[in-house]
Amino acid sequence: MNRYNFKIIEERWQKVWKKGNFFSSKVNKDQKKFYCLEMFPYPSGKIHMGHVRNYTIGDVLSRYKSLLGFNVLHPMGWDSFGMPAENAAKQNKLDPKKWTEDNIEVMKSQLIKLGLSIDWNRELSTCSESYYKHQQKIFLELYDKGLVYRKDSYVNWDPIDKTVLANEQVIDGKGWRSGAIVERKKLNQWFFKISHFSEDLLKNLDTLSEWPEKVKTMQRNWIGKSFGCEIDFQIEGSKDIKSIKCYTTRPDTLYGLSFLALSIDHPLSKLYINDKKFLDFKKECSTSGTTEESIAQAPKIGFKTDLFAINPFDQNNKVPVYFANFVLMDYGLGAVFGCPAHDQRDFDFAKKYNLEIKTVVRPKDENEDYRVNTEPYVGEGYIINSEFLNGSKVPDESINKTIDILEKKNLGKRKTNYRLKDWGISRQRYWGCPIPIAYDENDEIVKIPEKDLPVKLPENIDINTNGNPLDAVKEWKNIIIDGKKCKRETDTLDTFVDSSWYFLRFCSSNDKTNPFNQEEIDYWMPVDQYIGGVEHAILHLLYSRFFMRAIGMNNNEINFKEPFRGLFTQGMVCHETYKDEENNWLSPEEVFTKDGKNYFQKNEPSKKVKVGPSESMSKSKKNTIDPQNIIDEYGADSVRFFILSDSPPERDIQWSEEGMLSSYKFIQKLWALSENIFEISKLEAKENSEEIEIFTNQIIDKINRALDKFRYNIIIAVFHEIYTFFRKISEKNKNFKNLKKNFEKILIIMLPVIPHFANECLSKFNFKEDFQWPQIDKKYLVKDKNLIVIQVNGKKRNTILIGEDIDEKDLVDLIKNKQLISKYLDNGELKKTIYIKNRLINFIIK
RNA sequence: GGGCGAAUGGCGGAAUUGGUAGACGCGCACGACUCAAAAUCGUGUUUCGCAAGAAGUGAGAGUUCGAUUCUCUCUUCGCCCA
Repeated sequence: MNRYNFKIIEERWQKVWKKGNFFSSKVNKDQKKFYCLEMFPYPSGKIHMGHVRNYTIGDVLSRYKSLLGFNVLHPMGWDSFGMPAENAAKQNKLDPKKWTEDNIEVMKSQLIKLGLSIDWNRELSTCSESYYKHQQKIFLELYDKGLVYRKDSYVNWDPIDKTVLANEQVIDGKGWRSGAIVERKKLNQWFFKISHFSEDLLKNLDTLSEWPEKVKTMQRNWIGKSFGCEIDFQIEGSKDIKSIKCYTTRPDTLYGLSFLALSIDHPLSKLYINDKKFLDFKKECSTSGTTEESIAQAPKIGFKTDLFAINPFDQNNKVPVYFANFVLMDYGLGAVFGCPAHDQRDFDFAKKYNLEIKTVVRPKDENEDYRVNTEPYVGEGYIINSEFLNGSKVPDESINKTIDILEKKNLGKRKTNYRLKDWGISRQRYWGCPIPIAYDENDEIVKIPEKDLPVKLPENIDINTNGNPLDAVKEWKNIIIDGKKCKRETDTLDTFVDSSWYFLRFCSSNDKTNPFNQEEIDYWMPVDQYIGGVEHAILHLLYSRFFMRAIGMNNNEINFKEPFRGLFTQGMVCHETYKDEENNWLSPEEVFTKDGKNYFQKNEPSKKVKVGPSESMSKSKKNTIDPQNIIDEYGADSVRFFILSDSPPERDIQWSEEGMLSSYKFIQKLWALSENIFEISKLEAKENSEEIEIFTNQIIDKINRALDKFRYNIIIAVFHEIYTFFRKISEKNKNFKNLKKNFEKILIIMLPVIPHFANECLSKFNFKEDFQWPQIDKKYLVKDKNLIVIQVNGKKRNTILIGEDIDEKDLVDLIKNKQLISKYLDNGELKKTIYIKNRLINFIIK
């Protein structure tokens, strides 16, 4: 018998699929559609195990849905703008375009080798002109709708990458790629008005029933809706300023007021523009980043003005006004009141500047003379020391009561606030989509006229410049629009823009004139199942949801706003980490073990290796496994099989060499079994085997349920059961009339997971171009015998196999007659029996 | 500090949603084949115990005839936010 030669067979089927255009998809209104999309990759060089896992999960689903009769759209593309290309190009003096395109070619061939059922006719690359020209049109459309604007704004400045970072690209005050400590810098930036949709983005999360709760919670927190109010504080000490408005979520602590804190960008700062001490203070503030996190972590500092604010509830209570580094201009109104007793930041600030700390909330089990001492009290309780507010229950009652009073006295008004800020999209980078805007000699915004679109990214330029390389390309930058001298915008778009609408483009990626074709998106959208890493749970998904709303605004033709009906977030691929004696990371290829416990270095076998915990694969820890090597060694089907086994897809998976090898061996065994059954099935058959019929139907039922719930690891376990069963059946070398038919069904249900293998086997049995998912004959799902568990006081003591339905009385008699639990019945008094029909009986004995 | 989630053999993990805990795989042990090894196949493998039996799903309580599953408290870990 031949061994299963995956090299020949996998290549053969990949050719068949390509030649026959097997996975191309067309609109067919008579057929139900299924749009399966995995997050497209960044073309960094070659695929990694995370891709293998992500795309295998999607491929199993696509192939399954296709066998079920759905018209499946399963496209793939490249998220190909971005900094790595620019950095690599700088390092190696290459053209980013060439670097990117070469990577795409490599990675595409790797994905094809994985045997993915992708419609490559729809392939797109965001860095190609044919993609970004549509993006520029969309940008101008959104500009016309008032959803794009320009403003001076602080940005997180990465001094190493010389670029602006989004808040979420700043981690622990450092740039997410470079690790440099982020500075603050003021630049004129373009923004998308995502805040326009805050409420809708929040409210609609409730309709996404096929999204993980976890992701929805994260988005809710990110949008951060809060209820509070604006309060007017009268100001003393200035001729120009009469009052300052503050936003607060805790107006009920107003009697604990001890200072007012303003953002350094508060309009009032103009009064101090000539004050050197204030300017020094401002400079000091700019050394920390702009994220809420970095501001929260920075030591709290303030600049005391000569102004005083009057407590609206108590005219005699006058408190100092500070500028403080922990107040953000773009949250609320850029001004807050400080109540040190009940807020950590205010507390820290008050301690530092020796300000009064007045307790106005007591915990439930403390009495009226409770005093905040070494730390603020922020929990629930009752209001004290606050005149007419005393006794109100904190927080709900006290807050609502305070706002009612403030509104009645015209001192403030109820206001809802969102944490979600507008999306800064300008990047001082070359390798991105050019913003289709220019500025005339008065620095007025000029849209690039439609006839001059697209604005092409200039090629073959020097990118080794300081700052943005585009700024240095004078012949590109200087243009004439309608006879007027203009300068182009040299910033490019955040790459999150590219990925915010690619799922629409896939529906008609070859349409040359429009970003998307109405008929096609009406049919295909929304994406039925989106699959990717949980790291995109907030930004990418929120931005995509924003884009659907932005494109759909004032457009009656777009009749949906949620791009992704179902979302699945898969776990990461992990591997043990290794270090040598000097604590240098070692890759799995550099170490070996004989007993599975002690590891040594391959090049110096005397040197011991320290084994660390399993962590997600990363180049920095050198614990990566190159999928290419694994595919070459074991074949795509084995890799697909292994990556689905062991762990449920949403959890992290441990890569193990032994597991990989055993998957490979299993496929070899399965091949031998299939060959054997093929031979047996040629023998004369006289009888049907009911056993085969029952097993096959029950196993398909099991697979169906596992597939529908993404329990792909269960499917692999079931495959092992299938092997064991059919091997036992075929051991006798006896054919049954229904053997071949049932084994064919088994091979069909294996098609999604191990497509090359299953197709090869099926082609021997009975090849057709389109198989259909096998139907279940329900009569085989009903068990003709029931194993009834016999419990005594809730503990299993015996079991009994009963042929037909049995009622309680007969069952009890039978158990007594057979003396199955006589030991227990004889030694106690039977109080009660509980019978769950055909499943379980419980005797309560005292 | 807040939110969400998780905890089951030596390991990864099952358990039809309150009804036989440990499916399936890895590892390990023993056996068959072999001059031998690898490969392959077979048997076993939660713990304690020779056994009968007992205990057992992070810890502790509770609800229930019955809890891995529901409720509460705690511990540890992970992710997200601050």
